[in-house]
Amino acid sequence: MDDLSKRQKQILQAIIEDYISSAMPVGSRTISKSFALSSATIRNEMSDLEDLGYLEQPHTSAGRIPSEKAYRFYVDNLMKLSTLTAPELNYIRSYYDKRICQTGEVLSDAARVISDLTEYVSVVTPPKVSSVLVTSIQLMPINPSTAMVVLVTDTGMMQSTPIVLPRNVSPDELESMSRLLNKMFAGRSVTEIHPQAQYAVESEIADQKQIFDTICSVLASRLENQKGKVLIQGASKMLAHQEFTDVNKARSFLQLLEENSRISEIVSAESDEISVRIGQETGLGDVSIVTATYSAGGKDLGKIGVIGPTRMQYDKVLSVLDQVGKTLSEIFAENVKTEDDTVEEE
Amino acid sequence: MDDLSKRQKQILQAIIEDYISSAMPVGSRTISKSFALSSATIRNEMSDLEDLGYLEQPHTSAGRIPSEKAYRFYVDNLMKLSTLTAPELNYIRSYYDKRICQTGEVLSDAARVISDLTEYVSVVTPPKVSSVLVTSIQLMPINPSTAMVVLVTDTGMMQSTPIVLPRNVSPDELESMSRLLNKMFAGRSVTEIHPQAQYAVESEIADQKQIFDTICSVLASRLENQKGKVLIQGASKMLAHQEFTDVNKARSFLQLLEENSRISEIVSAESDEISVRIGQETGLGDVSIVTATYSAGGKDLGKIGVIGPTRMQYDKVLSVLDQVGKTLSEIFAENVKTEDDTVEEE
DNA sequence: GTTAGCACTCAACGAGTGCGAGTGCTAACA
DNA sequence: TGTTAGCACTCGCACTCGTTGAGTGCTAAC
Repeated sequence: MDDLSKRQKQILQAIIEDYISSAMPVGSRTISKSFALSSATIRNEMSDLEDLGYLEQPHTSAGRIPSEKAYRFYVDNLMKLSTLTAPELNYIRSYYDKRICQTGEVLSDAARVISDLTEYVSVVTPPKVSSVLVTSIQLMPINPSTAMVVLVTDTGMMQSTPIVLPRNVSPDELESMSRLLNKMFAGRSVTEIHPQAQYAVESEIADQKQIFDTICSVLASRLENQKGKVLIQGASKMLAHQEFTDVNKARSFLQLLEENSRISEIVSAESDEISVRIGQETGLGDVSIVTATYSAGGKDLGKIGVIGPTRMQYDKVLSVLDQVGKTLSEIFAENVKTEDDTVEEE
Repeated sequence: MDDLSKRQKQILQAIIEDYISSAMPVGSRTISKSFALSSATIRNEMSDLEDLGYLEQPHTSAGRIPSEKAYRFYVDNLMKLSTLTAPELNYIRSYYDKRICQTGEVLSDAARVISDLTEYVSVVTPPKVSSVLVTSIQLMPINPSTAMVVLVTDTGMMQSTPIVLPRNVSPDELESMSRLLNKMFAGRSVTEIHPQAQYAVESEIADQKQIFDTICSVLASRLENQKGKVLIQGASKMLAHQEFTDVNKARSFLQLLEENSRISEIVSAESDEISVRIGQETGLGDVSIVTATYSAGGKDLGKIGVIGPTRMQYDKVLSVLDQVGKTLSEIFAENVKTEDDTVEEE
């Protein structure tokens, strides 16, 4: 079914690339100029490609536009990865060089960079909880009945949460509980912190059990909450593309973007290092989603991605995501190794 | 200039309210139905109102639409505050009852509530730094050369930042520095933390001065960063309104919303408890901005607001903001008094 | 297999038209 | 003096209809 002749492939590629840049149905004459063939010949080929499901005609006397199948074929077989220009690379590096320390800021910078370079909507998920290890847990007295729990992880990610304790607790007692918590969780996955955990606390000080439970359940729910978080940038860019001239389409797309947890789920769903989902494959209708992974110490941390029209500059997007992903990975790798964070004035 | 007759006021009010709900230029016949007057009489009055600058005509044979001056007059003199319905009040209370502990979540909930109830874009600024007092500053060792600084404030707001120390520092030393930091800053405004501070540290341990400087400058830059932050919800809602059917208008508006720091500035600019800025007054062109203040312990903390078309349901928006503002104030007041944060499962 | 030629299709554009909501003005009325 | 009825006028909007042009499919010839 998929044994296209070499010429068919070339023609298909030419059509797709023309359509991606022009957003107009492409006709046989346009293509014939790049080939030493007449428009009639191209027409015949196009007709065949249409029969095979690679092309579609909006109406009889318009040119052809690529189908989702065509994009799929293009991404898998035809496309060459574009290399980023020097200014683009510099742009990416420039924010890397800042060495901002907070996970949140690194990621929101990444989101901005991606959307700036690609002109599409960017999506960045924070490091996923399941792959993160506890470095330490600290309890800090705030007042007799309230403490702050600070959870530090090996990725430099932090959670700090105030917790109301079931009874007044002295700083010393907190201190000893801190130690206990660290003994229990340091070096382990944060997912091991869950509310119903029947830790071997009883043996130590039975009275503290309830406090432990409170702390764990609060931490767990905080981490749970964290899951649906996602950074989105460049929504306005979307409206610049042809396919969103219809206000209603634009609106429903924006609405979708506001459902952060759904986006997060969809983006995180893919486990491949780098993935392209086109049209129906996304479960979102007429958009494409390209995602890449950033990682540290061999563990995948989170996803960066782009949402755009199916008529997307896949080559460009892929290389931007690849580059930004690598950069992020470097940053996090450094964190993991040395916690070597510095802050520069802006 | 502004001595409108009672009847003129009534007519103006009727026109404004009709236009707010219909978005269509309103004609004399429509209005005459609500008054025991003929359309011709209304026309005469309308003509006068137009001369006075309260009404505008898109073109000769269309009805009239209110000018910005008219909205101003409406808000200042004609409008009655609408009372929220029971379900609306419950909706606001329901999220209050959750008693979520983190400042960030309380605020983003507020933003969501406002935009849900008003159908406009909501804006919430976090408690402004200048009015916040340091409760405590804690240094936590992470590894020999890195520490985590946790800043707790009286509003329950927290900042935690990793800091790379200029040299290795033992936990004990950190501990003593913690104490010193608290001695210096506890109970004072966070704005007193600034990088060039020549604190009376020399006397204590000259060697630690550099570390202090590092910590202060990092904290200061974090807080500085915080300034431009702002939570925005419901951008997609905007596209539902008539005035944004033009994609380009919609896009430039969305672009504006993405410039968080600018929005933050504009929203924070107003010092009044509650304020309505209409059209040109906003400096943003054809939109209106309504803001209210939330506060605790007599101090204004931050702003909540709504951005919408000048044709906005001012009465509804004002009462929603008023209510949400009060609710937020209660939540923060509680924080200030007792740090009484509880976390419930969702 | 390729190409020239030709009839055909159909969206897009623009001019022309009728409609209707709404106005301003005038003259008459209370 | 304020109100009203009547009427001519304006002008956006929706609709129709012919024209245009890009593009197709098909056929016959090379």
